[in-house]
Amino acid sequence: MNPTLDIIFAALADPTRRAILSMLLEDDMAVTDVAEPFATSLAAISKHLGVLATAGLITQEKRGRVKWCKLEPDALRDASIWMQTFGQFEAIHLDAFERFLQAELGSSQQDTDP
Amino acid sequence: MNPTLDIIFAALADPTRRAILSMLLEDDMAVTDVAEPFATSLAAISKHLGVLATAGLITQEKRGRVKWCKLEPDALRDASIWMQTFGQFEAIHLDAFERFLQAELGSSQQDTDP
DNA sequence: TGTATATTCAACCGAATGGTTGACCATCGG
DNA sequence: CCGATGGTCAACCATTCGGTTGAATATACA
Repeated sequence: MNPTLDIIFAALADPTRRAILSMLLEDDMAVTDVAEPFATSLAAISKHLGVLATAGLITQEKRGRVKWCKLEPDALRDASIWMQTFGQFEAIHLDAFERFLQAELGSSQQDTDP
Repeated sequence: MNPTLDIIFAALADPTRRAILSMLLEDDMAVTDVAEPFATSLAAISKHLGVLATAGLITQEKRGRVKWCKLEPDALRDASIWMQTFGQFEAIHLDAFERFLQAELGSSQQDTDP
């Protein structure tokens, strides 16, 4: 399924979660290792990872008793394209932009603004 | 680390606020006109506009009794740059989007009043 | 002047968020 | 088998969020 822009942006709004994404940029990591540099509890980091996974920004795969976390940058594509509308161009008609999203991102349902 | 990223992403996480930004892409608008297409109260929209202004995504200028809202796309630059570190998909999609725009602007003008 | 319009403020409400703690599975290495 | 390790779950707490309503303020206009 395709997470909505709501969920992606909300996931990115937390500095701990952005820090986690930065860490995962280096390499895949186990949950405990992700939590290690933070002052918060392991359970809190586990929740953060759940939020990131729900947003599609990471995937988690359990091997043995270790759950590996992997960055999934493709989930940022929707949000990034949405932002580019406002950063680079003057006046984009919304319906035209939505048609672009449909064409560019395929038939997956988007969080299209009314 | 960067407090404005928190605020910008949190501001973008709400669909009503993103819809407002889309509306402001067309033209500057008064608060009442921004609120008109929404089912929510004027006070709620006023709050949303406050959030967007705090995030730097819009500016508000009062002329007479009307407060005009203006899109400030520069505020998205930090967030956009941050997101660019997570993938190389930007250039591809921007390129596709620019080609799309050329096609769009070449055609007759659209009126996209929602 | 008086009244309508534009916008915010203040108080409140319910739901969500980020955090904690302790109990609870699951799995690894003796 | 055991105990240690990896990770989640459940309950709770404080704060924030998006929304409402009604009052308040400021400006325009007849």
